[in-house]
Amino acid sequence: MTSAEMLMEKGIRPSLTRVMIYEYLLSHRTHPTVDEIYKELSPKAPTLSKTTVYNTVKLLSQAGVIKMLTIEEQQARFDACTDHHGHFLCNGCKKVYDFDVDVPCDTLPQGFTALTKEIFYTGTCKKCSK
Amino acid sequence: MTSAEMLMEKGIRPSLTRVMIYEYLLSHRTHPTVDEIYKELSPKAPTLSKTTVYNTVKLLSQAGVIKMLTIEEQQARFDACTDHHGHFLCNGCKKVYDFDVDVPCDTLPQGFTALTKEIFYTGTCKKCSK
DNA sequence: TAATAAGTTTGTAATGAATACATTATAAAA
DNA sequence: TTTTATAATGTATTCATTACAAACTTATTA
Repeated sequence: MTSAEMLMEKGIRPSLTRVMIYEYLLSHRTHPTVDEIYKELSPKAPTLSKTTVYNTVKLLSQAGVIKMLTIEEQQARFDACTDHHGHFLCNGCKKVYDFDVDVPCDTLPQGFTALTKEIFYTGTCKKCSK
Repeated sequence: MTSAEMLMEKGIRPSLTRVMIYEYLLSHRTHPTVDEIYKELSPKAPTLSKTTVYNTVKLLSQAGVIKMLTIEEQQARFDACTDHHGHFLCNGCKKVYDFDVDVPCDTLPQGFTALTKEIFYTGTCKKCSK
């Protein structure tokens, strides 16, 4: 399935801009910020506005096509992989790594229903601990 | 042990301001923001500055006396309970609840060492789902 | 005690992520 | 075409956070 079709499935009209941003996130699993997305795509799309990037990632997040990450930072990051996995922020190089986690058994109190689940670690990655 | 002694144990000089902020967090498990802490304590301490609140929560967080939470929001929240437990943000009432979790087995790749671990859920709480 | 140093607190100004909003552009429908 | 809806853009604003310097307090030394 093309990325345009994936957007349509979620009721999002696959405009050029939206597909471009979505495909960037699909092909760059670096958990980029809005600013990084904007800077990377600007050369290809000189008229792109940062506001458009904000609008688009908000739209895609709300549709569940991408995932928003908030890890001990002021800047949100985005991830096209919506599977359940953990994120590890290295305090040294500031990179965000993915890692698998045993999803903890749901021990939410009666009557609580979870929509999103996030597992965030911070620490030191392999490279930086040398 | 008094809260002042707890601060001293961590090498923090227990000034009036610091003890006041720490005790506020100990007695109010509502995960308040800097702004909320400031507004609550201002009447008692009219000369208190918001900068001081920022400085103090940073100091206490770095010493591990309190914990900083970042859940899908731009504003950081603070918690005097540093035990391992999960946080649940209700999309309805915007309150943050604590809940117990089975700490997931550490499946971090070789060479990675975790300093902090966070488990954040969002969804609907009991009251709001009625 | 006074003088000095070290640590705390404060307020203002600056930074920068995110949003509001109005305008322009593009696409779909009549 | 004309009209209508949807997308994209840019500017201005909001607001959490930080930088920084000045004022204040506490501890130390002479």
